[in-house]
Amino acid sequence: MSPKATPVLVPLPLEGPFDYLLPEGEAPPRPGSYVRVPFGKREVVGVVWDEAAAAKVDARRLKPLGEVLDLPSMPAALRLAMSRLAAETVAPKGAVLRLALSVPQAFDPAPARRVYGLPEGPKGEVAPLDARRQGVLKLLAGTGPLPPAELARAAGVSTAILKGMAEKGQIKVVEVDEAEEAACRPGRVAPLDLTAEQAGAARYLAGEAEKGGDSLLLLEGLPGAGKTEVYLEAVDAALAAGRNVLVLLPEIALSAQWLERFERRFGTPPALWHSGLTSVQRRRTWKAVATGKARVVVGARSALFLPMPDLGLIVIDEEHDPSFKQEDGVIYDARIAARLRAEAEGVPLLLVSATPSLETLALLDGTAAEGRRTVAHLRLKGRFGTAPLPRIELVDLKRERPPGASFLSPTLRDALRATLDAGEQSMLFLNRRGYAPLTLCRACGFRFRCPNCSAWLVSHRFGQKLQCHHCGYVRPAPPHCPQCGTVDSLVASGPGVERVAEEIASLLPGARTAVMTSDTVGTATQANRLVHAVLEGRVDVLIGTQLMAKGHHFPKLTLVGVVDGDLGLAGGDPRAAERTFQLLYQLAGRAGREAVTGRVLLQTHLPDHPVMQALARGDRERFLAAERAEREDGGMPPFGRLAALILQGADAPLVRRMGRELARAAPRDDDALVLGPAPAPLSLLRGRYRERLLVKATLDLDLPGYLRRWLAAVRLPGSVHLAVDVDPQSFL
DNA sequence: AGCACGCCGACT
DNA sequence: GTCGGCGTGCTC
Repeated sequence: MSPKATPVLVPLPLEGPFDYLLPEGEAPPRPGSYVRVPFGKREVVGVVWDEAAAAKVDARRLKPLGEVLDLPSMPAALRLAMSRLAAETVAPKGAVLRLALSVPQAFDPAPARRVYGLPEGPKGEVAPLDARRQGVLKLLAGTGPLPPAELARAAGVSTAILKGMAEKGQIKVVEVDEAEEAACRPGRVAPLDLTAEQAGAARYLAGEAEKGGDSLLLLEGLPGAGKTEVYLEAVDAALAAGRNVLVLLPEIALSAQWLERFERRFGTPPALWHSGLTSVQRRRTWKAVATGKARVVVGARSALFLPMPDLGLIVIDEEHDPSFKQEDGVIYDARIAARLRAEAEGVPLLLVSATPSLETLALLDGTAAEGRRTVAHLRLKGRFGTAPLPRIELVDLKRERPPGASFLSPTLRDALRATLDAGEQSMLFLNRRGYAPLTLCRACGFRFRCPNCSAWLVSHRFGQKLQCHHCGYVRPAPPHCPQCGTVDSLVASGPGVERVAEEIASLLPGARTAVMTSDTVGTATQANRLVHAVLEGRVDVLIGTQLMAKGHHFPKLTLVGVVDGDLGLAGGDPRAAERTFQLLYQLAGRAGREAVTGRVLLQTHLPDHPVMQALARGDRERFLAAERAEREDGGMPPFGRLAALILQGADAPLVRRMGRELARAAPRDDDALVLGPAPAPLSLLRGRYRERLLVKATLDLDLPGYLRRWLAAVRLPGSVHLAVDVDPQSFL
């Protein structure tokens, strides 16, 4: 490399940085600088990287470095964390960088925005104003600066008048600083009223946040134990130490309720980062973060790649939530990415959950040796009010059959009726959207399947529509069987939330019901509307999917019914039991707040299953011990590591052949067992055939290194796509 | 990821 | 005879 070459990592799936020529006499930009560079036929924004490009290119062929953007450079710790994440996920570094640069608008000049505000300083000598102009000033005094069109409309004057006033200095033109609009500077507004137990935990966490250092902290406590209030004190301590804070929540848990709590504590809302932001909001927030104007960012997993300077603390709330695993593109786990970032920054990582994952518990108890960091496990035992965690009663569906085509057992029906009569609220949980998961012909046995996926079509809108939940294929339900032509022979098989809602309508005709699934609450606004309806008592029975289990607290809810507690236990997923336990445990926590003790009825065909027994006893410790023993026996995570290689392509025989070839190319290693290839559980998805290989490794093996060695030796045709999933969470 | 180059089918 | 399909390869 010539001394004038500058390495630049570009946000494309490429392994390392590319060299660019520094213009004569110019100082080399610092690593982390955002730069425009020519790349092939186009121009991209990349980041000046720390290490040199691997492949030496003839200096005469180097293209010139473009504009160095006027932005604070990307923090070194973020660059380091991204490099390590790329290594860990077997992804090209440039693909990881793309996660951090998915804000293209941030690099274009922002459109100038002007607003009108009141002039500063004494204003006595201004010529007397007429009523309309005085109205403008009065309005501005109340609202603060406004854009011209808005001000004109509100004050009932033309923009020409405003322009005239501005020229005379009666009002002032202010250039809007984009980043300032998304700034977040929390103050200590309302110290919270904490119990002694909470205050103790808060003091400890605040101490860690103040001290800094890459400690690993787990805050465990039942729903309602006040975990959020406790960790907000750690956030406050980091802020007081002059550092910034990142809080990660599952997207859906970014609820109005959480934000209200934050605002009550700090007097201002946090900066938000999630997929629902408009492009303008994204750009503003990114700039506010990059320039250090957003001191606290709360967001979904992608917030981990924000260039927040002076990070002092990372919090992951609902740590156990499966949505922290990104399943497409760069397949990464936000918990691992957060650990890498916290380590690179040298700051504490605080994990928060009512049901911490076995992986996290293993990190803390040393099963998975993680080196020298400080670890601490804090447990909050008490609930905020006086209500204990509700009793979970199992309803054995083999002995207590729901009548007719119903899905609710007599016990659950009675409980629902009694709850309604008492003027209290019930919640029915069923992790199945739509009306019925399968539609079949009674005459010939025909079943509707998706043409693009190996999956049944789910009937929706009370049987009117048939829909694939994997690819979005939709068709109307025909009046007769498409195979044998029999009319009125199609029957819905199995329950979905819509069907349960129908059953409630006939069981409790007077009850006000609402269905909460991604179909009915697609946006945060819709979700908030429904949550408020429930909070205000305008809903008697809430029926929904796991959306309901997250982030919402319904104090007047006294009955939770789990329609099918066995869902999710089926299939070969090693984490199925743990996930079922977590979900049902969290749901149980939704019932009975304030002084009312709640009741949870869990319908199951497997009342003797260890998960069900543990739930009925409320004995999480025992469940964990049994689950841990089972995983250890099988060498499963966290006692071993897994990786999935998934081949996809439109040409089924080719995909199968490549699967076999890939398996043959696997390096031999005593610490790695390669299983497969076998058709993936969803062997056809969106029109692509899928074959899967699974690597089961011991903790001694450098699994990413093994995978890299393996893949370096194989070449796949472009029509077959390979996805590498290290530590897979989903086994579809 | 784009965007080109490069060889085989249905069209003005 | 061309226009255009997407398979393979490259980007400092």
